[in-house]
Amino acid sequence: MENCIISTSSIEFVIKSKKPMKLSKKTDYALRALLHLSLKYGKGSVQIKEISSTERLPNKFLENILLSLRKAGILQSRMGLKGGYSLARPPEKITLGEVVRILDGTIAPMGCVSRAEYESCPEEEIGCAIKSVMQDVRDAVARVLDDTTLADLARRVGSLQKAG
Amino acid sequence: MENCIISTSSIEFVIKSKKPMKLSKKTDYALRALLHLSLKYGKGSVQIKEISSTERLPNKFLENILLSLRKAGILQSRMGLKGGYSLARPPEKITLGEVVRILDGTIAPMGCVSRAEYESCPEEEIGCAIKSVMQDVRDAVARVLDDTTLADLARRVGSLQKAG
DNA sequence: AGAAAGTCTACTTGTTCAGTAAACATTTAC
DNA sequence: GTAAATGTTTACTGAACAAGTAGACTTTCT
Repeated sequence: MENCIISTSSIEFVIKSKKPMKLSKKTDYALRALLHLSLKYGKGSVQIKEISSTERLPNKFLENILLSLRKAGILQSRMGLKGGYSLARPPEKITLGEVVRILDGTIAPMGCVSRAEYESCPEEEIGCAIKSVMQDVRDAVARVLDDTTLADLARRVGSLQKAG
Repeated sequence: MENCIISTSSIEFVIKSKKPMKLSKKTDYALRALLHLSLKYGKGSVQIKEISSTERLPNKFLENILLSLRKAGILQSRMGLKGGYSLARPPEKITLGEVVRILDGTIAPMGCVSRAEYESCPEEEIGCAIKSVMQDVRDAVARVLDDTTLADLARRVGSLQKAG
């Protein structure tokens, strides 16, 4: 149960350290839902039920996921009758890296390699050598995920539909 | 509990599908032990106890790990008095990618993206778009890990020692 | 007021990770 | 040949986590 403190500009957060990189069902579902919302961006809010039924995602689980995304500022919601969710920003401004980090905690393959997490690095050479390779891995993954936006993803869906 | 069938040349294996990419303690310890053995390559076999005590790794756990590596053909062992483990190949011929795949099962961030595992890809566009991005991630990771050998790692240890 | 939507807290169930224990098999030194 | 040292195998455990469910609560539109 390690925690860590990260500081961004002048604010400090304490976040719970989670498992290293792995694309969970959670993130998978999140991306599907976000893609759904991307295709309807600018056309008002969409209800959870609509998303879960057309994308075939477990409704209650999706509720949790969308809630996390809203708290993180990626979605906005309206309660009550005719409520629902919508993207808080245009799809070009939301990267997959951001989504993964919100739901899976970090992108790094080892705790001590993460940009976001603090972890004391033991001062021995073997560990540091391994760590430096894992840093290379982390950077490679981050480069892909941080360069891909929801809009890019939506474009890929479009071209697949044409091809099919 | 998904299983999968892979075929290599003419033999078929059924292997248990494991979790997607993540550098486990197992792999971490494995790399430390292999690095230890790399530094002694060509000088006979090394006992588990020596490795676990000098690298501070849990002895029994390390036994499991070395056993897996031996079965996979990375290590060779000699039983009995004065027995022990040694690399089955020179350090330049062992990549980190190989080690990770042996111990963590696969490198891919999603099952259906893995080269080694078969997983039915649902024929819907959203899933395929996500999949194609994850393929990019997998390739980026594989490029780093498959290009780094134990010898490279040993070299990094050496330069760190000089610097320190 | 009441129905329809999101919000919150808590729980369950199964799996994996990390590590341990103990019995068993093999080889070598003597 | 036997004992000691070593590797091999199976089984087990506790903690953490993932995935998903349940139910009460709050807000908003009509």
